[in-house]
Amino acid sequence: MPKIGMEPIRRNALIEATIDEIGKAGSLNVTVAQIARRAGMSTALAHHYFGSKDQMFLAAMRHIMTAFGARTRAELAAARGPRERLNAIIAASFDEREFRPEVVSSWLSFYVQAQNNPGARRLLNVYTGRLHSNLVFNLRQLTNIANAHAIANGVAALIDGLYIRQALHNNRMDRFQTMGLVWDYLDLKLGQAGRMMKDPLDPSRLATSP
Amino acid sequence: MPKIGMEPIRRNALIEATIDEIGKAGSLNVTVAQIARRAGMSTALAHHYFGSKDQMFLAAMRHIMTAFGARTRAELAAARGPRERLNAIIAASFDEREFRPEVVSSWLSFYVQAQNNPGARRLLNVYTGRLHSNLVFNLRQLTNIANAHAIANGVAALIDGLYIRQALHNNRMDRFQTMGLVWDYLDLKLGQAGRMMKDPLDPSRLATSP
Amino acid sequence: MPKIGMEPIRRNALIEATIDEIGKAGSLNVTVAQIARRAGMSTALAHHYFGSKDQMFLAAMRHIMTAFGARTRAELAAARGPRERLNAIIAASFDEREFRPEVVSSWLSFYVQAQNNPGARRLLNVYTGRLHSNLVFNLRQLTNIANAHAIANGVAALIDGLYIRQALHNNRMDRFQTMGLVWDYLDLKLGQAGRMMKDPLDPSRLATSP
Amino acid sequence: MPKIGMEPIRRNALIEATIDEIGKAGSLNVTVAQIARRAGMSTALAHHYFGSKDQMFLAAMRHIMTAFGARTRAELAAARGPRERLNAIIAASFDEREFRPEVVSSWLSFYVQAQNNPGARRLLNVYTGRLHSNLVFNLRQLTNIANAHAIANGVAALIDGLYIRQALHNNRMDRFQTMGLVWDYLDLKLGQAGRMMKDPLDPSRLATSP
DNA sequence: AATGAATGAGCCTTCATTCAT
DNA sequence: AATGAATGAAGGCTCATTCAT
Repeated sequence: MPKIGMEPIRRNALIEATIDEIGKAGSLNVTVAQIARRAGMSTALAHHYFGSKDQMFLAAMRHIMTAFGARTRAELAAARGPRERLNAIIAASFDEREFRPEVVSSWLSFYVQAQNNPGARRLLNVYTGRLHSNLVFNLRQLTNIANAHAIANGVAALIDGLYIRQALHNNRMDRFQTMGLVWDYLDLKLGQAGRMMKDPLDPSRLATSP
Repeated sequence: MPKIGMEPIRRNALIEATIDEIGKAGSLNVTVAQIARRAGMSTALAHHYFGSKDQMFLAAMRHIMTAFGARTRAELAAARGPRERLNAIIAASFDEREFRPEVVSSWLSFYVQAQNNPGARRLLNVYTGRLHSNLVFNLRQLTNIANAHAIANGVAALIDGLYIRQALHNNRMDRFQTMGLVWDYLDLKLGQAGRMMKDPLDPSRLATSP
Repeated sequence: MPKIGMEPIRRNALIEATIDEIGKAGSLNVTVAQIARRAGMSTALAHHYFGSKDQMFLAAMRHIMTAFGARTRAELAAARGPRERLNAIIAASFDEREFRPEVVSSWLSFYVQAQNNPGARRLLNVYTGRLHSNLVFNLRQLTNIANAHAIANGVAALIDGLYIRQALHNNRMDRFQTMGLVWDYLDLKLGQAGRMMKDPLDPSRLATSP
Repeated sequence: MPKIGMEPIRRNALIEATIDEIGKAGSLNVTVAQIARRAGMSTALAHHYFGSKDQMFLAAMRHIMTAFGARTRAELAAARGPRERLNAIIAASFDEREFRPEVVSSWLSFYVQAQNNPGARRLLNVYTGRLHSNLVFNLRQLTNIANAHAIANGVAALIDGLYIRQALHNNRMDRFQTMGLVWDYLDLKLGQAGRMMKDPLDPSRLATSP
């Protein structure tokens, strides 16, 4: 039943299917046939809409990145002050809608692929860059520039590490414990930085932190 | 040039070649032919010595794990006291002989494969378990049991995160900065733990920490 | 030249080609490439339609068995009385459309493969069982049950022996002499059985036997 | 431990191993490595002694044929009169030392291979020819020449059929029932022939027949 | 006499991609 | 818009055979 205006629907179905299949397989070793079947169409149609398997992968990666960006903006909108905004940025990484084994596993696969695939690399760099500048921008208001970069590096590494451990089911922590670990790292680093800046943390903020 | 006693030589050459090729490719998408060629032999011989591609991968993974274990023991032998031993354990992860892009990338690939491959999973669990118990054993002498586990989790996640960033060349830090980041995390957590235990850190020990 | 409804055509072509190639080779040592080439398509398409070489072999065997079953039914439909039906069953085995060197040779290969291949074994057992019960059912009306089974065994062995000799071109007899040999065996056994039962054979029936 | 005069021992071990492996596999799909391993030596040595896999197969086939010829002569030596000699010839085919599943299966494989392999064909023709002339020679003393050939054909087909059924475990009869079936066929054919020659069978002989 | 070492050739199977309809 | 049909290219694995020792 050929219909008009199917393109966005088909493309979306394929992207979801791609993420699901990659997540299930735990690697990019999935066939176009698998993806197309899960999306309820023929491989020929999948190629019609994306041109190649690689493009499908990139679209799926872009989809994940875009969703992450949107979540970050949403979380940030509700946050007040730099410390809350930092927590919001972290929370966006562990949002319950995306911090599911299959999405995380899929994300990890793309992450790894970015080592050698220029397209994937470019997308990943956008994400990495945004995360870093978002963190630094807010950290900058709480500590000096050198510290801000150092802390941002630590936070980013921690997030990646927690992601990979989640993908491997090696993570015995739930979503809140996971986020808490990162927030706690921030608290400590900022506390240290604070002391180094002779600018003790506001106790009231500490009281509300996880 | 048929000689006797070639088996260990060939096996070793294949393992090195496997790690190199996987590292170069950034994934397990390498052919037996590539590996065999780099190791200077035919694919048939590679199969003769390892039986299957999978076994070759597992042997390479085991090789990396074994080397890591040996380094850990060596570092630990020179360490005095729990704090130094913790630093030693961390240092073993970032030893200059192994913390090279290709080895790290290869490690990451195995790490990812462990998601679904039982053999890889088993090997990884041994590594993960050892790292955790090594950390906890020494942390236990500096803080309570709950903290020890929590800190070990954080350290492990941090190491993983730094590894993945190293593999992606996203890590602008050198080996010492990388290690320093983890040591610093330990210092902070133990300092916090110390305060929480009303057991302030010994200033003399702090003086020797990196 | 992609058309729709090709599946039955392709499958049939592959089955015929399989039988031809096996018959020509005299064993199952034929490659998928040979079969596919003879059937006028790529090996990939052959796999697309049958999944594996083994399935192709089984389909070919099933094809031969089915054809034999159909011939048996056709011959039986025209037969009157148990003695004629016995002859009909035997005639079905030596039908000129199938008692050709290549089909016989192919049949023999499957027969032999049934020794260790469960799928082939199952198919063969169906054939063997049907032949035996068909024979016994009609023999039962001419002699006692023990004799019926014994005679059926002899007839079946004789058919198999004549088949193998046909496959090896060791059989200097034509189709009618071959059938005659089995019919003659039946006559003798039933004559003997008749005498043993004090029930001499009806001379009129003998007159119509070949 | 290289020894002199090993050649016949090695060759024999390889021949036995070949028969065993083929019998176990139910086809000629056995590797030189399997055979060599079972014979307790390297594949290189197997090639050294036989030159090629094909030659090993032919040697094994020749071995079976030779053993059969020897048994026939032995059985014949003890037989008195044409009828006993015919029974002796048949008995040689079902000798307990050789009528075992693996030998029979191996025999069948060679039999089948003779379809297209000239060497195997030549060997088989020798066997077939000897059996036929042995049978005809003795039958000739009990019936006319045409009958003699016809009966020899029937007996040979029956033996082949019983062999193949033995190889497939489709034969529910033991060795004596199997032989009895062929002897019985002979009795019937000779009885018929006798009647046709107005030369009734000697009742005393019948009394001793199985 | 004996073997470990080594490989070329080949086979089954998979899969991304294209095309006619 | 959609798909069944079709294939070239490649990859993992096996194996008979050779060779230096």
